[in-house]
Amino acid sequence: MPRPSTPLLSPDRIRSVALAIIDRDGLDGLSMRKLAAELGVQAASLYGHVRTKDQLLNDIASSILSTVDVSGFTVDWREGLIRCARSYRAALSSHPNIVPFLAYGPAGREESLQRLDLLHGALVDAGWSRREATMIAAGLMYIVFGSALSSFSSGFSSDPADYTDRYPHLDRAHLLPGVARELDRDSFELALAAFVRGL
Amino acid sequence: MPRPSTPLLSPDRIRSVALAIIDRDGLDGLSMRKLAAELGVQAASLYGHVRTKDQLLNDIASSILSTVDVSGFTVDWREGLIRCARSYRAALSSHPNIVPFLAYGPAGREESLQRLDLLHGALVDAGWSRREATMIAAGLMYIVFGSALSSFSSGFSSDPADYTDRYPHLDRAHLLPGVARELDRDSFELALAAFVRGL
DNA sequence: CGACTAACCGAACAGTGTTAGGTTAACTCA
DNA sequence: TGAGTTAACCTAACACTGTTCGGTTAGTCG
Repeated sequence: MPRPSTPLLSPDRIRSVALAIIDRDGLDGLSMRKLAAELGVQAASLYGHVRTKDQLLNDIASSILSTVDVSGFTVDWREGLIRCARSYRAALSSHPNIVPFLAYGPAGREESLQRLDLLHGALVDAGWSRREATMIAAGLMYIVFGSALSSFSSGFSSDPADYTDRYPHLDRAHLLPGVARELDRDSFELALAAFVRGL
Repeated sequence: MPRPSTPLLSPDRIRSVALAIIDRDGLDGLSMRKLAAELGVQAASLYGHVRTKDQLLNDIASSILSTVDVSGFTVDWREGLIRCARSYRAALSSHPNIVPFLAYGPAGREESLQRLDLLHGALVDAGWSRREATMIAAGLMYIVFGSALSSFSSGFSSDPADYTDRYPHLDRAHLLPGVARELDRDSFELALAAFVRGL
């Protein structure tokens, strides 16, 4: 089937189906052949629209990061930090399966740097030194990414029975999926609040 | 060369050479064939000593995590938290290339849980509720893993020239490898101090 | 000495990302 | 309208990956 009347593929369509596969089957569940099949096409055809799989993932990651909103610095910097972190976390947790890739790759991602730059500028305006501002922004990212990764990997499947035997202090309530998500969010909020308050 | 007089392989030797490869060539640089070659052996032979590659990585991860020291809670809980976090970070940053695997896999790792259990117990003894203790421990892990991941990925290779153009606020000093490590450590210490102080 | 196990090897399987070369539809321009 | 070019797909293959099967032999135990 050579050159169909209306093109089957476009970078946008590829990205969106790829992200759907990642959301459904996890990061390892995405292969070029599977992606092609789901697009009704052979694997090789993808390479006319996408330079490489890594690049594809990077593009997807960037498009996710670009939904982060850092425009909350009008009030004061503490509130701004908290809003920015929440927005980051929201973006990441909407597609948790891609977070390991995000964390794996270079942190020097275009979209990330743009937002860090804004954040940094706002902190400097608030009176922090450049170096302090960098470290504060880094600390914020620690909490955001640490939280995103932990929630991703909280797919516990231990047996709650011997769990209590071996770890008597730990509350086993967080093994329940529903509770886990809520606890994750509360832990994030607590860490964020403590961090900002402690500055 | 079937069944040599003295065995060439042992789980320990496999683990140690595998970790050396990871440290040298990164996580993706480890393949069973390469590992086998470096052990003077064929790939298939590994499977007499190791159930699967994933299991091998898990074992390595566990042995790294088991070097974490959480015995610093004798003084007060704040100091205990800080020491525990430092020890965790030290363990992770001694083998930064394996951190993505650690973060990827289930957080419910045996060695991790054992230490979290101790930490949790100490926090409860100090007067926190069980739920609060869980969240505090989680927050601490956010900072530890976030920091470990960021340092891993600080292998920036951007061009410092257009860097300043595009991100005017950001200090580009951290692009220098030596400074990056120091800044990473300082950011970690700042985040940790702020978090603990803010509790 | 014979049986058995433990340790390694060669070859293969199914899967991966990626490339080269071919085929044909759609577009461009005289 | 017709020729030439480009763009979009295909088939086939390459070099990998983790893993398994069946074989071969050295060491060990009865």
